[in-house]
Amino acid sequence: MKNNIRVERAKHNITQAELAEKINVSRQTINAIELGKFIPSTLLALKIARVFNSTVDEIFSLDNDD
Amino acid sequence: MKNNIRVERAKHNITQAELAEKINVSRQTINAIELGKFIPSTLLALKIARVFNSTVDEIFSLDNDD
DNA sequence: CCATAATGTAAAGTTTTCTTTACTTTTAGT
DNA sequence: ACTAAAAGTAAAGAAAACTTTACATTATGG
Repeated sequence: MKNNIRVERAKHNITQAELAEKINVSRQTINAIELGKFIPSTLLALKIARVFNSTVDEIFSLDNDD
Repeated sequence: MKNNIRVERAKHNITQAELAEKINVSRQTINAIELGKFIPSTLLALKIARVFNSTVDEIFSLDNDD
């Protein structure tokens, strides 16, 4: 599974720490999700999407491994 | 967080067991997700959405508790 | 170049998801 | 009503997400 959180953050000009704060998770959690180190819950994915005025499906997508 | 997996299953006329098999999880996992007993990973949510030719955001949504 | 913000990483511990097995209850067809 | 399929539930254990603390590395502006 891949994601474009980094790109969305750049578009909206916010840091990992700021995104973390907006959705009430630790900065390390955002970092790990962004780097694909672990898969977030659907709840977090929805919250992240909302911050970016986007959708889960635009931000996260299946890749060949999945 | 709420979901309309039950409705989508009805539309597509498949059982919990069949949905479980399609995305390689146990039937109990589908049951628990459907009943809101736990929140699936984004990977599972994407796979469920794909089975229904739908999107994560159409199937799962935030409620007032979130 | 220097300072500082931002990001990356790691380890220990907690919480939650998910599996497996097994049993009960509900639903639906005949 | 009887049967069988479907759905609900529960408990123990495994696996993964997430937190906290702490420190290292990289990027950026002045």
